Amino acid sequence: MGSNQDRPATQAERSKARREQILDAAFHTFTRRGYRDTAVDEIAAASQTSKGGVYFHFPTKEAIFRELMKTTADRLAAKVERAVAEQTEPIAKADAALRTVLLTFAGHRTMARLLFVDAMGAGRVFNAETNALHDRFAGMIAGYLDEAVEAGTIPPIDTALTGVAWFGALNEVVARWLLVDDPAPLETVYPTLRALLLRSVGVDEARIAADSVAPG
Amino acid sequence: MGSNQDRPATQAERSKARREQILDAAFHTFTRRGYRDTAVDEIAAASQTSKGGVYFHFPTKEAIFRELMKTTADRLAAKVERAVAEQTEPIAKADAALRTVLLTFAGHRTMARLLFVDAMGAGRVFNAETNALHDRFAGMIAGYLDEAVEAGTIPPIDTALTGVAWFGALNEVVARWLLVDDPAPLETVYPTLRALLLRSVGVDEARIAADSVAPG
DNA sequence: GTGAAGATACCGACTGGTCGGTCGGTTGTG
DNA sequence: CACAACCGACCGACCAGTCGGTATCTTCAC
Repeated sequence: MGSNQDRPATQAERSKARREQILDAAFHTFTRRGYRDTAVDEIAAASQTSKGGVYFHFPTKEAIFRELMKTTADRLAAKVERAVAEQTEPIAKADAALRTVLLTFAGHRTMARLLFVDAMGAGRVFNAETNALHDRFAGMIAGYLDEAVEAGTIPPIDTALTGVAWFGALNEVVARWLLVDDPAPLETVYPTLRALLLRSVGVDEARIAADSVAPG
Repeated sequence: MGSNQDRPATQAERSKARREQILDAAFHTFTRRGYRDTAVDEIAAASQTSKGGVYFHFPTKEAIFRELMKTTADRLAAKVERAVAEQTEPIAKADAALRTVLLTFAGHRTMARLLFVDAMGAGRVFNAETNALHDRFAGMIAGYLDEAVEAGTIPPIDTALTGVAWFGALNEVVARWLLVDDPAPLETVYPTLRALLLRSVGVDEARIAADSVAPG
């Protein structure tokens, strides 16, 4: 393979590296100060380049944010889908999804900030974006619940609304955790939240008591 | 008492009226365009006065928003407490709280906008404010649940977390309803959401099936 | 009652600062 | 030389808040 020196071999490589550098810096700045309070000059400074340099790689500030949102959401969704694929039973799938999201956020506080909190403060433009994101995850949950209903594991319910409610509950718990200075580890709330949500759709108490998802 | 003419008797009365007029205009503009996208000039125009006029009655734009948030939240909280006071049984109290919030928002979409959505977009300054608001309502719920636990109506649970989760679920459902162009009436989701939430804390199915709060 | 003095309410041009985006110019690589 | 990558001064738009000025009351001496 190519050498791993500080002189990247080709121009294209260096260009791509710079692009990544900018995205990285933007991620951190957006995450710390929010979209609107982040000036492009700050991103430029944080990525060792200039405003002109940033605008060479991206057409607008908004485009930078969009790309970050998209890749972050995609990464998370992929992770969830991978975790879900390991489960066969519908409730276990929903459980795995919940668990993955919660634990991922627990490990990447900044990712949570980007997706859940700072998306606000970006103005009406992004509401559609955020809305779609919420829909996506609420829809995923609803899908697993649908399977569970179909399989007879849980009684028939309004899975669309339930997906929204589950997502909202998760969202609020995470948001709360984000806003506290010295938060208790997010992992600790997982069992409680899990029990709460599973109970809300009529899963047997016995089943709830059985710890977590099936052992790997 | 004084005459009720369009020439308000005293100067103080007219001043107060103007103040109210400004708050009203600000409320509408904030709810339609968000805090940051609202210019003070717009508020001035919408309240039939000038920028100078606005700044005669309020020290800063932020102060206007704060006052709106506070009075709106207070009004809602009072309404909830009134509804709750009519109930004696803990679960019925929690139910009444949920119901009141949901139905109030159903009737005042703009109020919901102010409290739930547009508070974002206002920057870090208001996060503390919003956070406190969420805490307040989540805390109210937790309080009723505590009573229910104490009374033995529901099994012991982490009521603080449950309060947060309930609030989050409610929040998301309302937010969703706010962002859709042509929303189904919010009232229609109440029974479903109610059942979901009550079930989540282990209320008997029989009790859940009993319609809504005790008949007035 | 009246009219001058003072207070209160209001006006809108202006200031100071911010910030997204542009553009002519420079640098380094192939 | 050619061309991609990069620089940073600059532009134009926006906007919160200020300030000197005006208009409309309120008060009170006479």
